[in-house]
Amino acid sequence: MARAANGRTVTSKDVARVAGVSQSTVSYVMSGKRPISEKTRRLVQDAIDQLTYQPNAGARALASQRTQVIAVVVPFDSTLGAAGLMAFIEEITLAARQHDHDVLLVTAEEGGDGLRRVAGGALCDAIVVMEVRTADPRAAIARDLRVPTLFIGFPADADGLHCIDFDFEAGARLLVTELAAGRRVAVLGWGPEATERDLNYVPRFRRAAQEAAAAQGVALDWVPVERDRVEAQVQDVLAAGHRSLLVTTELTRVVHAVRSAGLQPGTDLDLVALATDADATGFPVPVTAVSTHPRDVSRQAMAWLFGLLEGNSGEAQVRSVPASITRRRSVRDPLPGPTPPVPPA
Amino acid sequence: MARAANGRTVTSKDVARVAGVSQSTVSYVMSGKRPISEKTRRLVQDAIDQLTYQPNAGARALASQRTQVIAVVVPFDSTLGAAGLMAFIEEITLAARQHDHDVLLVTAEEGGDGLRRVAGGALCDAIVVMEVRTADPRAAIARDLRVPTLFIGFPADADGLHCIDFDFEAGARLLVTELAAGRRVAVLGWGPEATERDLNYVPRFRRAAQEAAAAQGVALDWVPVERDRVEAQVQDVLAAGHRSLLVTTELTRVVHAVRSAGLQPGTDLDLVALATDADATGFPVPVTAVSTHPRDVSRQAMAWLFGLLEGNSGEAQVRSVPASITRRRSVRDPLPGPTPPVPPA
DNA sequence: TTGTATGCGTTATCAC
DNA sequence: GTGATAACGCATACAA
Repeated sequence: MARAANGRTVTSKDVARVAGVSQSTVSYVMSGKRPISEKTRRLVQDAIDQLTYQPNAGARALASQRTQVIAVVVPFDSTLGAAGLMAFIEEITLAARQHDHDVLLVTAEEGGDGLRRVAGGALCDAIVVMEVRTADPRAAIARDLRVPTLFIGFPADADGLHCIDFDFEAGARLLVTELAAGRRVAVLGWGPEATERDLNYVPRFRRAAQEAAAAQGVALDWVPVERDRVEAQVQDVLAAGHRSLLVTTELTRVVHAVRSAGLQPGTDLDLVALATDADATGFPVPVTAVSTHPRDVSRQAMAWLFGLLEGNSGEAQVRSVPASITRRRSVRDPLPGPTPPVPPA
Repeated sequence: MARAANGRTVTSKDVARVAGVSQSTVSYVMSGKRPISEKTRRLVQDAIDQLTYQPNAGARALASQRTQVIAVVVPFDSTLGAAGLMAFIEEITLAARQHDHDVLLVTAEEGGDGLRRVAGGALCDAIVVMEVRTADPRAAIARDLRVPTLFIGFPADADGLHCIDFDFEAGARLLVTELAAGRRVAVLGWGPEATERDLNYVPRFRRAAQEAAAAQGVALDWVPVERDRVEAQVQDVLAAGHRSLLVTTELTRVVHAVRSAGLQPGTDLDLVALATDADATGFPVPVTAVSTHPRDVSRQAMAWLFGLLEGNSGEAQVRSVPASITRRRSVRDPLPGPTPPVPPA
């Protein structure tokens, strides 16, 4: 519709009048859903340009049952941190625009009702849910929504749902392997907040890390990091003689604490992390890390989602995004050879 | 509309049928735009509940010319950083929901076309533009959009626009005053990226800082921080004998660098910053800082915006959100007295 | 206090 | 290849 210079709204009817064709022809020119002679196509297109016509989204949605909108459920208080969240959101938005869709924000705070609201009100054509919990009430709700819903993360009962996530298990194996040259490993892992939140990737990572350590015959201590006690916790770990640290959260504070203790990663001890590249490289000594690749996860999620919207409905399923490790300078004796492939379970 | 158990869409007509009233009555019950007898109100409400009816957003928008959507233009690559951005977005989303609106994300990358797209297509009732530039082409475009547009930041030509921002001038004065006990001040200020981006608050802050320093008879050196050279730049500044540092960006790296040089803020030198509370308190020695209060700015922006939408159209104008300083432990001899009020220009 | 009827701006089915 | 025309689901002016 847009607005004409005179302030009135421009509709496809106006375009039709100017172009000297019927309104339906205008619609078909825009959608390309039926053959149009080159002559009328030009006529219509010129009228559109001249009037700067833009179709009315509401009317279009009403008539076509398509909103061209993807709703994204955002956990603003995510333990992921703002940077990770933004990476997800940006990538999702980009992908959406590439498919001529827009993104509607829904706060995770709204819970399952939020899903019902945007789906039931026909505000969107699909939903992306971030930071899924193990026992996530939204799983059941999503099952009988009128729109396809994609979960980033794996709920315990993923049956009939579309779920995708980073391969935390493989990430854990890579990190443990990188450290475990016969030394015992201390994991500065997600703490109470993450556990209380029932984040599904925490146990996934933890179990895989423990299994990998066991398989290599080294001990693994899991220290649940508390945001406000990092300094003390790191001191304890170091005092206990640990010199192989695996950090999954609060990397900045941990590195600070290590340096406060007069130790240097890569020189006095080994430190690896699960962190974004930006976080891992933000220190004087860049940290060897497995990135959770939020952008890759988002991209794949959106590719999948648009596949679903185009009818390649595909069975509900669960997908993983591969892990890889980037060696930097925070480990004293990196294992020989190039960055290893993902180790099998 | 939602969906009935049978999978069909539920409309207000269905509700009307079940309640034994006319469709318009259903509409009026929902909107409250005309008196309804308690009896039929109950009838209708029961039918709504029973059918879990939800109005169709597209139809509603089409009929009412109201989308109940606020578009937010997000600069994903903001120098503000992810945390700041998220704070803005969250607060905007919360405010929107409180007014029964939703938030549509638009990437700043789309530029002025993005504004035209969402306004012209009737995808939203209003637009919020973040991170406005001094010479911002979106200013001119916003002037003849069919929806009210609120700028967070001040373009050079704010005429006829609604603009709001943190009071960077007052912030600068507070920070300089806090440091300027006769010592010269080094400002580790926004660097090339911010300058190239033509961010309007950079010159605002800088000019005010310089004037405040001049007024107090102290010298002020402005060092444009380059993300990858922070360490060296800080060393230079310290080598030059500076012991009063004012940081506007990259606080984490600067503090790292200072500590690497063997100095401790609050003990060996004074350090104040323009930073969010979260950033300022993330160090062993919490930093005396002026917060840009992204949440306050957002809240006020949204309050203003909804005022506009409700017809309190108000003249176009420019508004500032007051600055205040929080004293922590990074300054050796804090000025006596409580946190001072905003100094006049 | 309630019902009837029209319009919002598209899409898509018929008919030509 | 093109033009009428009937939905789409709701809001609201007009009647009663």
